[in-house]
Amino acid sequence: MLKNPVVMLQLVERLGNLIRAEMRRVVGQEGLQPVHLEAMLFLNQANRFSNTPQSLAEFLGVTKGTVSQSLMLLDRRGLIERYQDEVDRRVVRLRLSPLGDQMLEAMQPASLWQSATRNISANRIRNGVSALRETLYMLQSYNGARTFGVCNTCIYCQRKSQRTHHCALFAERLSGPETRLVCREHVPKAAN
Amino acid sequence: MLKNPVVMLQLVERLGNLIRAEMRRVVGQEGLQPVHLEAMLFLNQANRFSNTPQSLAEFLGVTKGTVSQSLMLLDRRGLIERYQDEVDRRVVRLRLSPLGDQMLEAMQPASLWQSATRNISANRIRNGVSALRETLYMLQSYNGARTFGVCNTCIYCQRKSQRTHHCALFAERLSGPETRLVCREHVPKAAN
DNA sequence: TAAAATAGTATCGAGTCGATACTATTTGAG
DNA sequence: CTCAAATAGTATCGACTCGATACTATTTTA
Repeated sequence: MLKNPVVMLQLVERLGNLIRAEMRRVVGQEGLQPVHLEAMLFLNQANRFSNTPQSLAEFLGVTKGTVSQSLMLLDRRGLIERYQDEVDRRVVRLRLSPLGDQMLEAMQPASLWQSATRNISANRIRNGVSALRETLYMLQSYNGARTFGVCNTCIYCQRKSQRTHHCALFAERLSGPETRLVCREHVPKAAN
Repeated sequence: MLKNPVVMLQLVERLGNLIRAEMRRVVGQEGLQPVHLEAMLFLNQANRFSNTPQSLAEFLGVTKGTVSQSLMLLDRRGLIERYQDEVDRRVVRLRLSPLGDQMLEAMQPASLWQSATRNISANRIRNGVSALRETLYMLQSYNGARTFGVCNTCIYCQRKSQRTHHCALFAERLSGPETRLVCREHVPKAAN
């Protein structure tokens, strides 16, 4: 009688494949691959501790060699910018270029999703979201993968005042906008 | 305040990518790619109207040329069998070979998923499943894609007696086991 | 201070994927 | 009834992913 989790797996898999196929269609017109859009979405969301090739590789679940090539392509197309870290001169920092920003903006397929979920009760969606989120965290912690969440769900995040936060891991102050970016070192608070 | 559908999109996307990465790890040990496992899973579930290259291409969301090459690889490895259709001699029929069956059996990653969802309430999962299923059907019908569902959710399926069913589209009798396979011509009944 | 660890790049080979061109059948319009 | 159009599939090309391996350049640590 534990069939539902498996059904959920199949649904997520199928939906994921459809999204990927749709993505391929959309980005293909720009001569890109799905993974390039994934990378740009990540760079758009990554905080200043997480905008490196290594971090991206972990997020995508590929090796650093593979990510290096994809970054080369994105660089060639002028969609990202790379610059060296001032402190640790081994690490390269990444950010979207203005052109990359612009292209990402044009590619957001969220409206299709909106219409696909229009007739589903808000409550059901809310439940779906919690189930998926919990599963995601479980699955990630299970096989030692990073969770890449935002600050307000992280155990290291401390609120100092109305507008300032503090990261206990990096021992640095965080601005409000920064707390809404995803972080490589994110550790989720226990669910309740 | 319609943020939840987009959050759901992001979660499905992320989960899908993780599943894909995990899949790559597992099938990579056999020298295969994720798409090969997807294909084998499909062939394992496809009914006799749907076990063709064209049908598989539609399921995977790739062109027939692409699928043709993946099938060649699966054939080379002895994981599938191809045979010509008796009636229409243009079409090729596909099935898993005994070796393919065996490999598929060994690769099912459902147990990981089971443990990842162990602590989530059955009710929440049930709601998640319905939300995902509805979204899937919507999304598919929206962009004209096939739904690839099973008979008992299809408008063409008529129950004749306790054990026999009838497909109004193909005008053929269906055995009980057959009604649990996925079909290329599936049209979902309206949800309620 | 020298060895180990870490971040990244370069290169190779197998495979995906779309595009295009092709063959072989079946369908259909006149 | 025939010939053109449609359909199912294969072949080939080029750009790209992806893992593996080997490499360089820094930083850490013993």
